[in-house]
Amino acid sequence: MDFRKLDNVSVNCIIFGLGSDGLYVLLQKRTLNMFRDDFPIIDDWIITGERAFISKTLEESANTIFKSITNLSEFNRIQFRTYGNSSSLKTDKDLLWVKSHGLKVQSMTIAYYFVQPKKSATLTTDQFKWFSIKSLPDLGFDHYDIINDAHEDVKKKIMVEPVIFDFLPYKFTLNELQIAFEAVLNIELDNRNFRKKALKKIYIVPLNETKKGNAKKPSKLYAFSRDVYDKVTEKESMINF
Amino acid sequence: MDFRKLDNVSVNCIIFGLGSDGLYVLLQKRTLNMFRDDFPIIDDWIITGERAFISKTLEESANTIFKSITNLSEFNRIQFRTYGNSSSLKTDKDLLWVKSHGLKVQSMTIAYYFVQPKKSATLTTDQFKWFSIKSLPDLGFDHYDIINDAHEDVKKKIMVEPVIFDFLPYKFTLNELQIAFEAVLNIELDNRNFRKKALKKIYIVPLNETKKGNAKKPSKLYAFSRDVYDKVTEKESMINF
DNA sequence: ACAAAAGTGTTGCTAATACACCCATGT
DNA sequence: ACATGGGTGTATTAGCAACACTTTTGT
Repeated sequence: MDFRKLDNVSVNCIIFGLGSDGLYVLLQKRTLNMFRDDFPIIDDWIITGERAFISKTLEESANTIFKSITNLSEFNRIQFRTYGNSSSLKTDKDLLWVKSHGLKVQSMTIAYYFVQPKKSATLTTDQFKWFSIKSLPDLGFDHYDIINDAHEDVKKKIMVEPVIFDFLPYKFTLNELQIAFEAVLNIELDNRNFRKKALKKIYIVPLNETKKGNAKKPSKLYAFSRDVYDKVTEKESMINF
Repeated sequence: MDFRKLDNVSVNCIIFGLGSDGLYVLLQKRTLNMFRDDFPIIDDWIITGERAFISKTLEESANTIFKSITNLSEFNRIQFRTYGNSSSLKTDKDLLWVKSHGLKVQSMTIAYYFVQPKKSATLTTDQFKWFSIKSLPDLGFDHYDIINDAHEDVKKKIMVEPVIFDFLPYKFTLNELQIAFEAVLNIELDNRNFRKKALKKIYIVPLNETKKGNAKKPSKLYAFSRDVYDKVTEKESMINF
């Protein structure tokens, strides 16, 4: 196998995680110490990226990055955009970083996002940290914009594809599903109406199981059936233009 | 300006055009004569592509390709996917082509599509030709799949963004709008219900003008107002999961 | 006057919204 | 027994689907 990398193409992964209190992004610490160890010149956060491997597909490169960070081997991966050339290196900090890492200034990045419940990822180093999408830290490069683009993309996809279920564990309650929509779309929904709607979807199948242990009334669990979903071909008919 | 090109990155443009009789794609003839001029070894069609310029953004590269073919300088450009490495060179023909053009075998392509009324493009050479999406010719590389991906993408975008209007001239009739939906989505719509729905959209503004000359009853013209559209923020509220 | 496309209304049904209380459990 | 989140029903309104005929023009 060829482990060389392309020097002008990188793959970036935005890792979204849904917690019970909202939507999170997993970021990587970026530090550069030049003169003294305790006085970093650069000290901020970035989305995780890597140069693409010559002999891997882009998807494989993205999966590799994702897996090395989260220890997960299920990939809810969506490629949403490719950013080209120039325009992303605007600050001295970013230039310094790029040069100190032997990277080319001119480069291109294929951006993916991954979607899952926040708690299913296992972080092993404190180099990575979850941040609420509502209070992002100081970010390198144009990564703030990229995260924003990814968020906008997932909002649109949710309207049209069953991405929401990737944010949830295999078994989930209807309230968890509602909260997922509310967190990702940043809206509020009426609980009664939401349930009525959800219960009509035949691909949200009720399980003979409840979720206990919240010190409350136990709640019914449901699972998403992709098979059933795929068979429900209608969908198309409605034009919202 | 730096006119060098990246040898491992290309930009591909799928050019969609809407005719009165359906959706078309503009393709480029690919021929390679090896031994005799009248017996080409390769003789098929491809979507138009080019290696990306080092000093241009990807969007500029795409625009350049588009303009050189269609003579249009309005760009309804949508980047929909990036295809990476391997997997696209499966046939001897494609390998032969790549080698005879001094290209690298390992490469990556950023794919865009452009959307407009078919008749607004002016073709100057017979190297380019429109093909109905329903009867595509023999295509090189994996371009059949790429066209398909683009078509699927535009179908989804149409549901959620006002892309349909890019297929039409500035002034259009409601029946043209209906036919546009029918052609792109490959569905049939009820004329009365469609009009009722369209007339409710305040961003479809009636003009004090009619379209004559079909030897029929003249029809009222409308225009799409992007300003008004952008101000109508609701949209979000409806979840179709 | 006729051909050809433009344009128009009503009804039944389904889905969306708005809204407030009881239920089952753990402590 | 009480606190907590889970779960339910109804009335009103809005939008979708199905359906066939009249209007305006050019020739």
